[in-house]
Amino acid sequence: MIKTGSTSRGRKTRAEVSDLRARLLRASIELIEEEGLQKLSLREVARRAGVTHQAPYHYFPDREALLGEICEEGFRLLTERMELAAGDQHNAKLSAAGRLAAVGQSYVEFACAYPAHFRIMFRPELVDHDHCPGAKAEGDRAFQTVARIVHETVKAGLPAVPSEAALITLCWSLSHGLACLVLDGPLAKKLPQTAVEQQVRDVTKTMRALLEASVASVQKAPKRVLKKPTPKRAT
Amino acid sequence: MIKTGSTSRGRKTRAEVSDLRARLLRASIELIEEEGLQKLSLREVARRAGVTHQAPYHYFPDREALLGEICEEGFRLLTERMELAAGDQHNAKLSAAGRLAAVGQSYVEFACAYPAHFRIMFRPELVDHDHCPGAKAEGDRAFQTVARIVHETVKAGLPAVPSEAALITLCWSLSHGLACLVLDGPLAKKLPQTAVEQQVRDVTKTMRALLEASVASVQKAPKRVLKKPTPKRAT
DNA sequence: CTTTTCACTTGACACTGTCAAGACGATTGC
DNA sequence: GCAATCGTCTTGACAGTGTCAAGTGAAAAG
Repeated sequence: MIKTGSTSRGRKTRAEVSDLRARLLRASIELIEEEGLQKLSLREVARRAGVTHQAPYHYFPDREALLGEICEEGFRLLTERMELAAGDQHNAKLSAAGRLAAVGQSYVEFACAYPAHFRIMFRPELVDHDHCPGAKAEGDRAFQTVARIVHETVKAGLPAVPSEAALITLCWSLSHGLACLVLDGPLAKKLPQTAVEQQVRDVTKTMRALLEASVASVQKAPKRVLKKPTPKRAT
Repeated sequence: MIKTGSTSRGRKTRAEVSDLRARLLRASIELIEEEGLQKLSLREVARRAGVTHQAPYHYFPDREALLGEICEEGFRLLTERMELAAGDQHNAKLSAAGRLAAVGQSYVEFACAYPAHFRIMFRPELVDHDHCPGAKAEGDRAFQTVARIVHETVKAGLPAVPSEAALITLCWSLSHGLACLVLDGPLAKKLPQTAVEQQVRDVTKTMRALLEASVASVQKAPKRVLKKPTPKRAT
């Protein structure tokens, strides 16, 4: 494909100067944020970048590859943000449940901060992970980050869950669902921005309360495992 | 638009005989399920229904209206299913938390049973609720159903939540996120169907355990409300 | 200075949603 | 009974889309 480094000498190639590749990506994101996914088309992106309709094909084999790159970047940013929340000094003082809730909230905040990325990331009809190995790799890394954070949190004081795999899925689902509803669901439409943020905080707080109550109840009656003790991990 | 009733006498109109409208809807759903959202086009739908590309416009003003109808039907089916789960005799014997978990599971089961409907329902770029009053009405009804079920459940024995509105959003988010991940997310790809179902049951069970632990902890230490007592409902 | 390579451009094709107009049997008013 | 109307589609066209194939002109390499 296309070399992205500089030439043998320190000079920049023409492509690096015009920086069309990055401009195309930026134009795509802006287009989605301004006009919505429906209006996203390679030709409009090219138009916005000030080139002809075929220019994007020099950098991306097809439309899916371009979106795949955004998807990949999105997962990278998401992972970053979750790790930041998990390791945050401010959150370090919290209980295990509090830290988990903070990570969940960071997930939703990511969706709000990068709506175009988020809208593409979980849409297999736009970006099939089988066709975009980069996106798949970053997606897996994000998943493993969630898994690791949950695992550490469980070790640090959440012994009540019947299966850690289920708790991972539960945390991801809750965060993901809340992000979806906040971004494109009924919550986005009617409420003003501040009310939505308050709602997210309330949900986070509720979840945290539930987890903490679970911890407390186990401390009173230890060994209360619900059913079977995690038969198999779902990687 | 088009009258859908029968004629003044009991006879059927031509349209009712050919039943093209229903065939178009069915063809759309089949197309999504077989080929994915990307391949969905009015022309292909018309082709599948055995008519020319313009025939759908006799029944639907545009593509969005057709999808909006599917969306509306989806919300109706979802509401039905949740109410069934909430009122199920088998679930009636459960605790409040158990009933709530059963409703959540019914949400995910709906998504698996009607994947084409579900994929359309939460995609504003396909169906903008402002353009489809029917879809909006059924969507609101579904939301209110969730709210009512949560409310009843809280009254029946979940006093620990800091805000009922937050619990409603939490329940919806968890179910919705899980449905998304199961249908189109990382969970769908690698695991076989039975493992996915087991995972859903595990998550449901975990949530139920968390809620029940919360109930228990409150029963030991009543009046333990986290922060402020529900400032405003988000309708 | 010539040749190659890069970074695009031009042109075409099949496909899409949608507008305008037409066709044609069934129903209806008289 | 028969012309007029109506309902239910069809035909044709247009602008927009993603993508293939080929061309172009300036920079880089020799």
